[in-house]
Amino acid sequence: MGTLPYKRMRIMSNQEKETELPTKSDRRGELILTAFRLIAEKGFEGLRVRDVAQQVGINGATLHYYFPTKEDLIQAVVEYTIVQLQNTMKDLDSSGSPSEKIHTHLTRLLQLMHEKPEIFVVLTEISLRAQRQPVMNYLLQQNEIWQGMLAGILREGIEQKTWPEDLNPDDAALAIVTILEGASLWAVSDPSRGERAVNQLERWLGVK
Amino acid sequence: MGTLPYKRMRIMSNQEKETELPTKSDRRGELILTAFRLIAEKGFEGLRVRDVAQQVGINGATLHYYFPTKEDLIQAVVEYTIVQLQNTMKDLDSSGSPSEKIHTHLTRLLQLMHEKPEIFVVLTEISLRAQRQPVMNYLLQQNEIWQGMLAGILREGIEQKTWPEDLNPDDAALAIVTILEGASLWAVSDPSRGERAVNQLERWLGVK
Amino acid sequence: MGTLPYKRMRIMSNQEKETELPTKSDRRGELILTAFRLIAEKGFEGLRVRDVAQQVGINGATLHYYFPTKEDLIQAVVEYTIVQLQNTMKDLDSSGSPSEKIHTHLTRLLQLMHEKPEIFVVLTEISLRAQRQPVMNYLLQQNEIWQGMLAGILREGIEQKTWPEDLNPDDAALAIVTILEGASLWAVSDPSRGERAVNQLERWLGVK
Amino acid sequence: MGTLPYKRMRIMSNQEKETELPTKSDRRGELILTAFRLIAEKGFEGLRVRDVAQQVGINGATLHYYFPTKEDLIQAVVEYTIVQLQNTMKDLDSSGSPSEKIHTHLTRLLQLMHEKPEIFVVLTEISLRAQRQPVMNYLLQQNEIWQGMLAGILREGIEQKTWPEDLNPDDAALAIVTILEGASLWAVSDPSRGERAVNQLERWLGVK
DNA sequence: AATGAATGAGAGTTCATTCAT
DNA sequence: AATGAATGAACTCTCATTCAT
Repeated sequence: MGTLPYKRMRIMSNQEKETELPTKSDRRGELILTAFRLIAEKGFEGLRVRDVAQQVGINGATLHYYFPTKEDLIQAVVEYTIVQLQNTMKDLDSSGSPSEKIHTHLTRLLQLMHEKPEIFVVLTEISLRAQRQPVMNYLLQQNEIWQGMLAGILREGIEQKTWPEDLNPDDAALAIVTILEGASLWAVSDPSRGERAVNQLERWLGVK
Repeated sequence: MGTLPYKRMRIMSNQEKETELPTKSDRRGELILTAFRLIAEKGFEGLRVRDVAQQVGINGATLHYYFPTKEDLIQAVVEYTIVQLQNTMKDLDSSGSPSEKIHTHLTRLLQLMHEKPEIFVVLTEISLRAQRQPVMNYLLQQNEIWQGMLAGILREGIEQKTWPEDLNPDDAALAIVTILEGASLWAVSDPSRGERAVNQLERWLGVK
Repeated sequence: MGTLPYKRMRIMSNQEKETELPTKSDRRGELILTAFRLIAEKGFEGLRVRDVAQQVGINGATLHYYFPTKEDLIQAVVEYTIVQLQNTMKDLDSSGSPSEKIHTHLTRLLQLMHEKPEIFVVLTEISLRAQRQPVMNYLLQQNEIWQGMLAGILREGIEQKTWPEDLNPDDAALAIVTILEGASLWAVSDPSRGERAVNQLERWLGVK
Repeated sequence: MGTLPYKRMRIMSNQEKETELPTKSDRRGELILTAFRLIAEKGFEGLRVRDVAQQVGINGATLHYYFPTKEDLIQAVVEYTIVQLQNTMKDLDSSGSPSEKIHTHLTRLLQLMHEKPEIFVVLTEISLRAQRQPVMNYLLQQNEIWQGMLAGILREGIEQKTWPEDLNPDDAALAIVTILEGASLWAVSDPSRGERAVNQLERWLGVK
C-alpha cells in the first residue's frame, strides 16, 4: 500500500470546522499562532519572545501586554495545541462499530498530521517538557483520557467479538497511543512515516 | 500480561560490557556524561555549560579547553548516546531464528530502557533537534540503518513462513521503530509504559 | 513620664478643620492622596504611577489626564504634604506666652504624628530628594520660615526672661527643627519615639 | 558660638586609622564605594547598576560577577556604611568621665559629618528603607545598641551627680540619637546645620 | 473623561566565550 | 590543565508616556 499521495477517505478537515481559538484579527491569537509556529520550527530551546513580537509586527513590550510572561504565552500555546487534538477525539464518541470508530479516528489524525504537522512536533516538545515542569500536567491528563477512550472502544469490540478475547484493551490502547507519539516526532520532516506506521497498526488491529 | 516486575530473560547488561567512551578518570568523559544527564533532566532548553562544569567540579572556562564550544559538547553527547544504542543492534546480527532475533533485540532495548532510561529521553531530544540542525544527520543515518536491519530480518522471516506473505516488512519495521520512539518519550517518568507497548507489539508480531 | 497613652492636651485635630486640598469627590485629590500613601509605604523608590491609578480604580492612561507626568503628580504630593504641616504653624502666631506657643505647637505636631504619621515619613523622603532636585526648593523655603518663626518666639522669650540670655535663639530653633526631622524618620514604624524625644526637648526648654 | 570653621578639638580622624573595607586596588571595594557615592548622590531611587559599573570602568556583566544581584550590592553598601559609624562608638567605651565620653563621641561624629557627609545621607536612605525591607534589620539593631550605650553613660553620670536625678537617661539618649538622625538629613548640603544643632544639644547636656 | 493598545528606552540579569596568568 | 576576571550580545521584563477612539 505504501505512502499514499494522501487521500484515504474524505473526512471534513479540522481546519474547515474549527472556530475555536485565534481569529486572525485579534492580536492574542496571532501571538499564539506565531509562538506555536516558532516552537515547531526551533523548539522551546529556540523560542524568543522578541521573535514572536517581531513576526506579528508589534513591539516586544506590547507582547507583554497580552502575556505578562513568556511562560504565560507558552501555556496558551499548550492549550491551543491540545484543543486542536481534542477535535479528533470527538470521533470516538460518534456512532458506528468499534472498528469504524478507531479507523475514523486514526484517519482524522493522519489527515491532521498532513495538514498541520506542526501540531504533532509541538506536542512532542510539550510532552518532554511536561515531565519536567509540573505546570503542564494538563497535557498528561488529556493523554490519559484519550488512552482511556481508546481502551473503552477496544473493550466494546472484544465483547462484540470484533477482537479476540485475549487482546488486552489497555495494552492495545497504549500501543496505539505510543505509535502515534512516535510518529509525531517526524510529522514535519516526513509525514508519510506516520502514515505508514499507522497503516501497519491498522492491519494488526484489522480495522482496515 | 501487564507490567512485569522486570526480568524477562537475562541478557548481559549493557553496563557490564561496555568499555567504550568515558573512563571515569578522564575529564572529557565526565563532562560528556554530566552533559548527558543534564539534557535528560532539563532538555536542551535547560542545558548550561556552566552547570556541566560545576557538577564535574571544574571552572567554566576549563570546560572550553576540552570542548571549544557548547555545540562541540553536544555533538559528543549525541555520539555517546548513539553508541549506547548501537550495542543493542548487535543482536540483530546474531544467530537464531528471525523471530528470536527480534525478540532478543526488543528485550535488550527494554532492559536498557529500565537501566538507563535517560538514553531514550535524550534520544528524543536529539531527534527533534536533528530535524532542525543538519549537523546531526548522523543520527538520521543510524536510524535508517536500524530500520533496514529490522526489515531484513522480517523479510527473512517471511521467506521462512514465520510471518505471512502479505506483511510488508518495511512498514512493519517502521512500526517497530515508531513504537520505540514513542516509548522513548516516557522512558524516565514511566518506563513501564514502553514495556507494555512493546509487549503488545510482540504479540502482534507473534515473537513471544 | 515616658510614653503617654496619647492625649496631652486637647487641641482640635487637623483633620477636623482642614478643608484645603482633596475633596473626596474629585479624582485629582484621590490621586494625590493615593500617591502620598504609596510614597509613605514604599518610598519614591517604589512609587509606580500604574499602582496609583489602579488603587484609585482608573486606567493608567487616565492618570496622565490629571497629571501630565509623574513628576507633576509628585509635585502635588509635595504641596499637599507641606500644607498639612503649615496648619501646625498657625499656633506660633496665636496669643499666649512664648513658652505656651512653643508647647502648643509641639503638641499639635505630636498629635499629627500620631494621627497621620505618613506625613512625616513622606516629609523625610521629600527632604532627601529636595537636596538633589532643585525643583523642590519650595520645601526648603518653608523649612526656613518655620525655623525663623521658632527663633522669633525664642528671642521674644529671652527678652521676657523666660529663657536665659545666653540661649542662642537660632541654634535652639535649629535644634527643635532637627529633633523633629529625626523623629519624622520613625513616625510610621514607632511614633512614640518622636513623642519621647520631643518630651525631653521640652524639658530642656522648660516649656512643660 | 555659631558655625565653626570646623576644628573643635583634634581627634584622630576615622579615615586615618580605618583599615577595614575597601582597598582601592580591589574591584569589590571599588564597586561598594562607587555604589555608596551614587546612593548619596541620587538616592536608592536613582541607583543604576550600570552606572556603578561604568564609573568603575568595567562591563555591566562584570559587576554581577562580584554581586549576583543589585540587592547584594546594596547590602554590601549597608554594611560598609554601618562599619564607618561603628568606629565612632568606640569612644563610648573609652576612659574618662561620662561627660567627656559623650563630648568626645559627639565631636567625632561631627568630624565624620564634615569629612564624609555622604555616610549620614546614605544612613538616612537606609533607615527609611529598613522600615520596609526587613532584610535590613541589622541596622535597627545597631541603632538600639548605640542608644543603649548612650543611656548607660548617662545613667552613670546621674549616679556621679553629673546630671540631675530627674533626667531620664533613656529619653535623653533617644533625644541625642534623634537629633543626630535629623542632622544626617542635611549632612551633604549643609553640614554646619548638624554642628549647630549638636552644639545646642551639648549645652543642654552641659557637656561642653 | 476615559480607555485599550502600543511603544521606546532602559532595567537587571544570563550566558557562552575569551584571555592573561 | 586550569582559573579568575572580564566581556558582548542577548534575554525577559518594566514603566512612563502616547495616541486613536
